[in-house]
Amino acid sequence: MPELPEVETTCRGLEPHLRGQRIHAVIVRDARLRVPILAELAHILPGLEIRGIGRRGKYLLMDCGRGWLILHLGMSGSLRILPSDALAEKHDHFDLVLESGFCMRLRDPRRFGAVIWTETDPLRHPLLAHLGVEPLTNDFDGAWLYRHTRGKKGSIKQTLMDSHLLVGVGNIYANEALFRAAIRPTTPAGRVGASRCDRLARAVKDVLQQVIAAGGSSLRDFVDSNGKPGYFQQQYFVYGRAGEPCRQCGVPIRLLRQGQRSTFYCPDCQR
DNA sequence: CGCCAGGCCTGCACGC
DNA sequence: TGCGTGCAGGCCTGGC
Repeated sequence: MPELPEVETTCRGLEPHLRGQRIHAVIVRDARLRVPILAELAHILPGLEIRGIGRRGKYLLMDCGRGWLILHLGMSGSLRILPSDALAEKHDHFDLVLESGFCMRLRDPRRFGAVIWTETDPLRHPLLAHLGVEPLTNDFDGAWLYRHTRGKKGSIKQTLMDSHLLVGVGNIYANEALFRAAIRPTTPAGRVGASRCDRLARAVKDVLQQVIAAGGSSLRDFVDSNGKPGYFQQQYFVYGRAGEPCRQCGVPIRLLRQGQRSTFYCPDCQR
């Protein structure tokens, strides 16, 4: 997916179209997502007013008054605002038709996403209840990272990507943050010292904030809520650059696998 | 054809 | 025995 910046960008883009809008209808074209879409949504949602939209980790939360819609974009999901009569294309699985004449449309080719309805506190939903700290808040800093990694033998990269510890950092930004902090991704988390934790926490915040400020991303097929492509010209330091020269020192970037995900790093800059 | 891709849940094996 | 931890597998489609 979309990592945190893409979800945040989507959230900000959707907000003005959704807040205060009443739901007119629901169209489910294919309910088979990671969590099957509840057919009853077509009866539950119409008539409800969307009071607001927020984000927790990579989950979007839509306050509908008598309940909440929780959306997740999986690996390949996107949400767009379109005229409600716009022709649906392949992989357009779900529409929230609004009284404004527009609709919010979910497209998700790989169907790893989710549309979930809950009538209780969404933060207590089993999928969200155990999520870790938000990296862009003051709760997360070097001291926090240091405290929460003591004794951990797993690699610092996989630890960064553990959403039960820290939300929102996926494969791309884990690689990029570790480069910026000059830390080797394979280092056991518990052996990253206090000052390196400071650098790393700072790098995580900087990377995420920069991408949000750039208005999206980086992912080739990411589109924001208006259907505009993300900022994919953005340059990565290491992600996807195996064999290419490090932008800092010129040494070829290396590729290895950690937990079945690709890790890219500079053997010279990251120790 | 095989392999790779942004996520993340589940179940299993292991060590304390 | 129980818990936390770490890993592999699985869910899907599309692009190279």
